[in-house]
Amino acid sequence: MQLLMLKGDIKDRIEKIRKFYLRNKRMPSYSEAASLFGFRSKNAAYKLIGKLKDLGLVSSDEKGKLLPGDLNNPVKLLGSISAGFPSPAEEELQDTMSLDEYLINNPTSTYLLKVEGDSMIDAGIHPGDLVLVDKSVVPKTGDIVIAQVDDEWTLKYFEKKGRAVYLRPANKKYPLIKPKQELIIGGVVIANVRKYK
Amino acid sequence: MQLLMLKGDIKDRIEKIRKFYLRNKRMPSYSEAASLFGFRSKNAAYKLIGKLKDLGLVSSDEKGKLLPGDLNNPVKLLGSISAGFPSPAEEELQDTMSLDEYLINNPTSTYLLKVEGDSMIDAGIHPGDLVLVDKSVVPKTGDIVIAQVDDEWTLKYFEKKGRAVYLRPANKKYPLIKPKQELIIGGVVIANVRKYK
DNA sequence: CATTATAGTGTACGAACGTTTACTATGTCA
DNA sequence: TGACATAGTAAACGTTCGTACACTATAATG
Repeated sequence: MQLLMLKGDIKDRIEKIRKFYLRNKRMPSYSEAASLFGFRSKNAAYKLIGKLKDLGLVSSDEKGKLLPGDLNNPVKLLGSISAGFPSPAEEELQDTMSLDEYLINNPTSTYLLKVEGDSMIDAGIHPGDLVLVDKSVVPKTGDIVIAQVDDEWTLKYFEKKGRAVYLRPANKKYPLIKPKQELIIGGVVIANVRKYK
Repeated sequence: MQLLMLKGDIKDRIEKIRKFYLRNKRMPSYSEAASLFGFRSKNAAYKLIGKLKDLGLVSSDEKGKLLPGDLNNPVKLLGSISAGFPSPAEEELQDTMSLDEYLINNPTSTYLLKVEGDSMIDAGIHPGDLVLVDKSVVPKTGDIVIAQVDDEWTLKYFEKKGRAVYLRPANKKYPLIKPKQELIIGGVVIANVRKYK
């Protein structure tokens, strides 16, 4: 009974740290954490956070400064759908991750583009979707690339047969493109993102 | 000529700050920035960063601590595809954003699920995709929900006609589901994410 | 009951913090 | 040439930092 109360307290404290991080885009110092928790003494916060460290809930760097760990990773990971959907109650021991970190390998060469047109709809890329394009990736057969065709940029499957290169739309309505001369590739699509709400 | 050199310098410095942030998950102090830039004096960093602030490239909070601004938003935004694809050269004045912030409205009630099965393939949700599910959203007709059918969780379109509720797959292979008794909805799909590489 | 843990207060310490001021080179420009 | 801006060094300020130690009050335990 008291153990549950304790856990609730801890969750509360962590939630406060999380909100501080959301507000200030950095982790609190110990004195800031103290006033966050309503303590008079920053040492109270120091000891409390020491306990959270033991539990693996927060961590700090070599300078003692608190690190935003899984705490602040925005999404909680569940298993796959058919594996059973955990109930809302059991919110402990969940893995978390950041979509940014998951999707993007090369931040400096990756761009976000809004898709217009339905030439890739059979590949599950719809108009209005956002595609992540990495300019530093060399396209291979089967990759989806953004290429310049007739002074327009479009999404196509990239296909290489010997020396010849083709661009194949993922929509039967459109023809295979055999570039006559120049073929400018803007980058390789490394991810597709669709927002519903 | 010198102006361009200067700009290159500035880009270099910002890149170093960005990498520090990536490594340490926090912004550097001024003395840390100084050694980052190769300065002996932390005041050199202070004045440099002061200039970056004037240019709107970095900012600090009321305690003087540096904030991770657009600097560290992972993705650069380009326009839509047909609007023309900016050349790699003109990398200035680009808007940036974080996918996490863009996609997730309610961090505490949003989960990530891996899709298995092809029941939503006509909606562009493929096996292996990740869907973001918000448990706090009340489903409306047309929404994609994750629902429990016959002790299994699946993705379906949610449809409400009067008092009746149906679950419609986005794949002609599967039938419309008319729940007999219980209908457990796990949440509403607010986004779909597919990673290619 | 005495004992031991727990949770928080208060104070202290050296180091690091953000910021200011003074100073030195090195160009630039009229 | 002389005046002036630029880029960096150096030292100093009051404040806050992370950390440590001593202490108190309350609750749990044998």
